[in-house]
Amino acid sequence: MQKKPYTIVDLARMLEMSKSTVSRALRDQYDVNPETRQKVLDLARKLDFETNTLAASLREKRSYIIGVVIPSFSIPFYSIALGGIQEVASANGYNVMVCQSDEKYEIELANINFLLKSRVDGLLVSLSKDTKDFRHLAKLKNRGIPVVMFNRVMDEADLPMVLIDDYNSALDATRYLIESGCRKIAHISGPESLLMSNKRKQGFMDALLQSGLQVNDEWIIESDFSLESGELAMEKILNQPTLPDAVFCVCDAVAFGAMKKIRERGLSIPKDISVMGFTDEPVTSLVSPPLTTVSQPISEIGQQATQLLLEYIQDIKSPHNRKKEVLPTRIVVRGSTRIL
Amino acid sequence: MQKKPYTIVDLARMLEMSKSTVSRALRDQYDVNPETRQKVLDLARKLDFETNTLAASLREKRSYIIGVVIPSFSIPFYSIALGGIQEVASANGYNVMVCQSDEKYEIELANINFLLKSRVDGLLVSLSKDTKDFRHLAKLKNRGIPVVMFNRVMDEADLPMVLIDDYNSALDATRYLIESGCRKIAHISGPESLLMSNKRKQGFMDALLQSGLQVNDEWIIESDFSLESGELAMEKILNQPTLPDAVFCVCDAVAFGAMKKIRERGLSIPKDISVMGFTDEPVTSLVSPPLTTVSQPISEIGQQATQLLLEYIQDIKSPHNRKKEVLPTRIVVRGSTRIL
DNA sequence: GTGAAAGCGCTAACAA
DNA sequence: TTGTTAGCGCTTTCAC
Repeated sequence: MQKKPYTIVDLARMLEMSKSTVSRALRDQYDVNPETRQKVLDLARKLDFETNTLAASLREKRSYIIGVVIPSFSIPFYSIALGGIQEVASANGYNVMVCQSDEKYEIELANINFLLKSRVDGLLVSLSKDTKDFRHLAKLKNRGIPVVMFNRVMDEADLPMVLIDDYNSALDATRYLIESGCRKIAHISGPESLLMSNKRKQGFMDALLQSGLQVNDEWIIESDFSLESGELAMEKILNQPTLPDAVFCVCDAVAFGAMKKIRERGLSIPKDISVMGFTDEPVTSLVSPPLTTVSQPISEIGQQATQLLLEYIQDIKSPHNRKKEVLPTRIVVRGSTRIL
Repeated sequence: MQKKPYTIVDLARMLEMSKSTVSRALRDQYDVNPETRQKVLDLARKLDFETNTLAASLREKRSYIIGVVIPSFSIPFYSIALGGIQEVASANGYNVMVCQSDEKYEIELANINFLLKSRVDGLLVSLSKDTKDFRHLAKLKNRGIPVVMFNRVMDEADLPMVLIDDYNSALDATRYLIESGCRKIAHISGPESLLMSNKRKQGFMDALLQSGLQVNDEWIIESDFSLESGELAMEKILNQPTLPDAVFCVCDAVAFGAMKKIRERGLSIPKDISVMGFTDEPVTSLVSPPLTTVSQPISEIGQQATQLLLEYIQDIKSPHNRKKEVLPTRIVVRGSTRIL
C-alpha cells in the first residue's frame, strides 16, 4: 500500500547526474556548483524527498539519536525533564528516543538493549525503583557508550550524573520544619533501593540529631513514591500513640497522600501537622492547602544532562574526568507548613 | 572512545561459519541445526552482541517503530495515553518514538518529517493547537503511510481516528449542570482552531438551547488549555454585570484556573458557582473542592489508536475503510458542582 | 566540481 | 541445513 519513497538514485537519474552529487548537494558541507545544488534541492522539494536516515546512520556510524530511559511518563518530574532534554537535543541537531521502564528492572534492561540495538549515540538514564543490580550500566561504561545518569542515580558504576543534593536539601527542609517550631517530625521515605531515597532520609535524620531531637524509627515509613503508598504510610504514622506535628515526604505525590489521610482523621494542616513535599511539581500550588516543598530545577536537570551527554558524544569531555553536576534546590513555602 | 560493536560477520568468523547461518540462528524462523544455533546464541550472549537494527531495518524496509506526535509531554492526558501506546506497541514487538510539537505547527511539521526520515512504520498524531493547515497530514495519506489520529483530530484529511464524542460529552455535562439547578452557565472554551474545542462548545450551547436557556456570548471565553488562560477567562466572566452560577471548562487545567479566580473573588465553589472540568486528570481528586469532570478513558484511547495503527501497518485493515473509533465518557461527580 | 566504486551490517533469494 | 551473493540507501574516498 505504501508508496516506495524516492532515493537519491531516483533523483540522480531524473537529473542525469551521479548520486554522489545529489548526496553532496543535499547536505551543505561540500563544494557543489550552486546551480547543480539548486536543481537538486528543487526536485527534492517537489518530490517530497526525505533522506533515509537509517541508511545514512548505518553508513556514518552515528544516528544523531539520544536514548532516554525513565521510570514513567506519568511522573511529572520526568515529563518536565523530557521537555528540557528535547530542547537541548534539538538545538544541537539530535533527536530523542524515550523508553519508560514502568519502574521495572527487567523493562529497564530491555529498554537499554533496544536503544543499543538502535545504535543511539548516547544514553540518558534514570533508574527504576526496582533496580538493585547495576551491571547493565557498568557494561555500558565498559563498552564506551556515552551515558549520563540523572535524578535517580547510583554510585556503583561511576558514571557522570546530573542531580540535586538530596542530602542537604532534605537536611534544609527538615531544619525548616524544626525552625518553624515542629519537634515531633515524621518522615515518609522512598524505596530503600534508591540512593536518592536514602540520602533524603539521612538528611532528615541528621537534621533531627543536630538539633538534639530524637529519631523515632516508628515515624520513618517507607513508600514507593505513589500517592496511595503515602496514604498508607501516613496511616501507620497516625496510628502511633503520639501524633507527630510535621511530616517530611520524599516526594510531592506521597505528600498528597499524607495530606489526604491527615484530613480524613479530622486533623488540620498545618495547625496540627505540617506537611513538606519534595520536587515542586506543578500541582503543588493547586492542592489545598498549597504544598510547601523543596523545589528542584527539573527542566534544567534535563537540559544539563543532555548538554553533558552531548559533550561526551562529541568527545569534548573525556570519559575519564567523570563529572557530577549538582544543581541547587530551594524551599518554596506555601500553606501546608506552619509559619516561622 | 566507543568500542566497535560486534557484527554477525565477527561472530561468523569466530565460529567458522557463514554470516547467513549466524543471521538465521539469531532469529528463530529458519531451519538451523539446533547445535549450530546454540553455538551462535552462546557466543552472542558471551560477547553481548546486539543486532544492528539500523541495518536490519534498511534491509527489511520496515523498522518496527511507531512514530508519535503529541503537543506536550507535560499535558497529563498525553503522558497517560503514551503509557497505553507503549503497552500495545511492546506487546506486538513494536517500539515507539515520541516527539512533542510544543503546540507549534512548525515543530509538528518538523516532527513528522523527522519520523518519516527515520522510516517509522506508521504514525500516531494528535494536533498542536496552532495547526490550521492540514496538508502535511493529507500528504501522509497520499503517500500511503499508515496514520491514526487521536484526541485532537481533524476531519479534513479523512484519516482514521480514535477519540471520544466531544459534542455529546459536553452536551451531557452541561445538562448535568442544568439539572443540578444552574441556570446561568458560562463556558471557557478551547482554541478555535481545534475541532474538539468547537464540538465541546457546540454541545454546551445546544444543551442550553434545548433547555430553553439563553446563550450569552459574553459568557463564552476562549482559552488555550492552560491554567493561566483559565484564570484570565474566568476573570472576564466575573467582570460581567451578572455572575454565572456555573462554568463548564474545556479541560481540567482551565477549570483549576477558573477555581482559583473564583476563590480569589471570595466566592464559594460550588455554593456560588459550580465548576465542571473535562478529561479527569489524576489531579482532579486532589484539588479542593475535588473537581467534577467528564472522565475520558485516556489509556484506552492510546491503546486503541495503537491497535488500529498496527492493523493498518500489517495490512489487516485496508485504508479504504477508514475507521473512526469513539470511546465512551462519563461524568465523575466530585465536590465542585452543587448536588442534584 | 563531479563521477565511480566501495562498503556500513544486515536479510533473503538462490544454489549446493 | 548451510553458503554465496546481491543489494537495501547512503556517504566518502579516490580519481579525473
